[in-house]
Amino acid sequence: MEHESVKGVPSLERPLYLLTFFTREHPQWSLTELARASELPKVSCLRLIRVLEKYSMLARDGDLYRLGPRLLSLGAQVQESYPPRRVALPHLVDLRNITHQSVQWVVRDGNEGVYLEVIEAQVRVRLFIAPGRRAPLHAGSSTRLLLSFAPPGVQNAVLSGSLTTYTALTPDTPAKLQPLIDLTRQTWLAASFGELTPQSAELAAPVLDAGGEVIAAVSVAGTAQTYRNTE
Amino acid sequence: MEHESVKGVPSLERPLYLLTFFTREHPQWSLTELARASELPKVSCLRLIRVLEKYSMLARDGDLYRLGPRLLSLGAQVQESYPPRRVALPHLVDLRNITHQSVQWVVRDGNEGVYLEVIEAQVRVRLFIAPGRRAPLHAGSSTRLLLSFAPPGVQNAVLSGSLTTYTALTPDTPAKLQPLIDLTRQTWLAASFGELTPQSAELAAPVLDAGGEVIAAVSVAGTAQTYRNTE
DNA sequence: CCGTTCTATTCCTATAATTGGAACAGAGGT
DNA sequence: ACCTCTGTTCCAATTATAGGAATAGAACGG
Repeated sequence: MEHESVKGVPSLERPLYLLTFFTREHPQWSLTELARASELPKVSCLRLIRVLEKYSMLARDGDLYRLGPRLLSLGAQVQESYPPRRVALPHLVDLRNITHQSVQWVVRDGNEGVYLEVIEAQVRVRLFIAPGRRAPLHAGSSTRLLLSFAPPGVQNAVLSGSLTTYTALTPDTPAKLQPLIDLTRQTWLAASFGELTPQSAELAAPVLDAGGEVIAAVSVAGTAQTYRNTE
Repeated sequence: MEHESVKGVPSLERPLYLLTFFTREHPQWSLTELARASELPKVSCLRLIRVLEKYSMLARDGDLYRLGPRLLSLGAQVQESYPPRRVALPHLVDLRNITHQSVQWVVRDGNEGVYLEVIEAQVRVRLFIAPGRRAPLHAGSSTRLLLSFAPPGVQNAVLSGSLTTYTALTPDTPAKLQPLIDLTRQTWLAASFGELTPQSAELAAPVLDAGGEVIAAVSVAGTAQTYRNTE
């Protein structure tokens, strides 16, 4: 209820909606396929594709389309344009070097978390997370930390939404989730084990801005496997 | 002259135009600043910002805006959705391990080259190039290789355009550039030294698809400095 | 303390783009 | 040669956008 005032914005909404269909599982689409999946008229779909293609947001291989290189260029700019990056990056690397585990810098985007920076552990067996990856707020320590300090509207939306179950350890009911939120708000820390991925252990702490607002979570993550492979 | 038929597309063109102002040098803009720089009416600018913000393509800090996390997510999907990736990546890593130099996979996007994958050399002093970075087609070996096998329209556009001079060694006139293109078309290789960055040496070879079309360039790059630091 | 001057923001209508049905084209298969 | 899929073009009704003018509200200075 913040600024819902942006009425209808079809001409940007629809192109973005189309882009959401290009996933790792289904990276390429033909016109007809995409029109069927998106339930858009074939003609409208074609025109949108043309426009997106013109701006290199889609690329074409014969009759198949995939995400285009312009999106990659814009994505790279996101990391470089993020103001805290210059200050934070050296510390994240330090933290990786001290813990020998992967370190993440995660921000909240609506009802999801986004991994903005990932500093890889230098060991063979490790948790691989790519920058840009999105994760739900209810599972995993960094994301749940963000949830714990998010505005009430977001917390309610997540708690009353569908809490996807990823593993047996996922806190997939409000009754399981609420105490974890309360604990995090008291301790300013969040821990998790195997909530999103089996055997993955994570510890997260908040990053505050000058006004005391939580703007990001820093987390250290590894797998049970990792511990056996490091001294 | 392929399919210029996409008439005017203001409602996607203008948002994208705004995004181009968010660079590493100037990552944050206020409404008024951006309206001045883009020469758009302040009101129109505000509306566009609102829309972009709604879809997390811009993020807001008080009265300042910066690129939003959705762009990062989409950018990551580009790499994962690129069909040759699964096949190519192991070979790129092999190539890096054999040469001890950084290895790049570059594609052409209109009149520019885009670094799609970058495998970093494991040495201290190295050429750092981030995925998503764009480079002109006339300078550097990987990009010039793409230029050499690009459609005539692209070649003409580049040759008759302004050939930016980056170093004393940049081939910045058609007279210097054309022989290099001819040579590359004969040898299927492109080499460069210090054309974009002083002391940077690069060697590039084409990647062909099943139809014999050049779809990408693979290049190995290092600096004169690097050679002194490796065995 | 009040006026001045910046900001960001809302309201409104002429203008201009998008929409999608219907019809066309062209390849591939039977 | 037919049928059936693709992708594609055309066009008028619909609908969103554009941007000027006016408002609100903060920051600054006399």
